[in-house]
This record gives sequence, C-alpha cells and structure tokens, in this order.
Amino acid sequence: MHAFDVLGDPVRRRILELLAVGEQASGDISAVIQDEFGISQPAVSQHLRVLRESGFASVRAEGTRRLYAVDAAPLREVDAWLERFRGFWSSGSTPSKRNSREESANAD
Amino acid sequence: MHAFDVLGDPVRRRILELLAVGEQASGDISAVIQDEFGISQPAVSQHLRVLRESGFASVRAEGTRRLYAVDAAPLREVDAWLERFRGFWSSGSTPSKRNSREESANAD
DNA sequence: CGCTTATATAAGGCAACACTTAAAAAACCG
DNA sequence: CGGTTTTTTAAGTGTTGCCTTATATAAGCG
Repeated sequence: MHAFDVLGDPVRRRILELLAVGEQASGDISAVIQDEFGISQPAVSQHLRVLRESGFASVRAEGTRRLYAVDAAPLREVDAWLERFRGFWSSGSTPSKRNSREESANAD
Repeated sequence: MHAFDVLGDPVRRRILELLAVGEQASGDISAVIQDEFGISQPAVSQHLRVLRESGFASVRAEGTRRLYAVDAAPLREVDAWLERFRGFWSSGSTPSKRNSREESANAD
C-alpha cells in the first residue's frame, strides 16, 4: 500500500497524530479512536496493522501490551514528494519554474 | 474528498507532478497519462475533475482547450499536517516532544 | 489451572471508487 | 452549415477497502 493511500484514511491519520506525541499502547489508541470514530477494537487493530506493514509504525511488546511508535521513513517520503510544490507558497505565489514549452508566453 | 484521499491515487499524483512544471492542457496531460498508465481519456478527465473539485487544480479555457494549473492550498494543508512529524527527521532521530505520561522512562 | 485482560486474525457484507464505452457540449475550420 | 477536434458527462461494472462479529493467541493473576 502506497504511503499516500495509508494517509488517505482519517482513522490512520488520527492514530499517527496520537503517536506523534510518543509511544502508545494499542489499547490506549483503541480507546481514543473508538470514542472519536465509534468503530470497534478490531477495526482499530486492522488500521494498526496497515500502519505497521506500510512502515509508518513500529511495535514493541511489553507483556500483553503492544507499544506502537511512529516510524518516520514513509512520512519523510511524503514530505519529499511535496517538496516540488513548496515553491508555490513558500516564496510567494509564483512557482520556482515556468513552463518552458513553445506554447508559453501567455501569462496574462 | 479529503486532500489525502485525492493524493492517494497515483494517476492524480502524476498529474500534479506534470502541473508542477506549469500550466498544461487537458489533452497534453491525457496523452502522458494514457501512455504511462494505459487508461482511457475519459478516465483522465475524471481525475482532473476530482483535482478541480478538491481544489488541487484550477482551469482556464482557451478555445476548446482547458488549461490546468496547480492550486496550492490543499497541498499546503497537507504540508501543515506533516509539520508535527518533522521533528522525527529534521533534527536527528529524537522527536521534539517525549511521552509525558506516567509510564515513560523506558527509553532504552 | 481456569478466568480475565490485551491484542490480533478470520470471514463476510457493503459502500466507495476507478475504469470502461457511449454520448453530449462546445469551439474551430473548410 | 457539416465535420472534426477537444473535453466533459453519463451509465454501468468490477475491485478494493473498511467495517462488523466471531474466534484465536497469549500473558497475567488468583
């Protein structure tokens, strides 16, 4: 599953927000998500799996608990993709590069 | 449709990449996408519609041509969401904020 | 050991989405 | 005007993804 697909789901984005603060147990995450989205524990667990398998999160066992943490690599990838568009806002309203084709010169 | 959902589709990401260079006609975009993804012209047009309706692209008519351009607002929103994770890579491997709960102190 | 807690997996249903083909709309051109 | 080009819209179909309930796994506890 592509990084952007993973982030396409609001539940998964919320989970990542929770993990951004620090390591969290599956149960704690589930509690918040169940409260906010009204979905079941297995549903949350499935989202955690997606996050694991797509590299957004890593897990560590502590007794019966599973402690999840953010794994930055895919987020970095997303950030890198975004890079090319940053010129559209960080340096005013003009992109860093103009259309270099024959058909240009119509910027009115 | 949420910004991240829009970016979830590889065709739409590719279209945005093309638009990042500069304004492009629907037909030119379609030609590239059809070549790269093997989908029909109407399929591309439907993706362009999604980009329009979600605010990622704006259109301008020129004769029968439709010239598409990047609209940065939603990308900016995505960039803003990503902001909270930047501490995970831009300043070394440690996030900007530690887990402030009772159960912390286990960073081994 | 049996019961409870914590978490994951399995199986099935339904809705959303991306594709297809067909047709419409609109400008251009002879 | 009639035909061609450019693009969009409409209708139908198949696949994918998320959810549910039920069940498995495994550790903790008395």
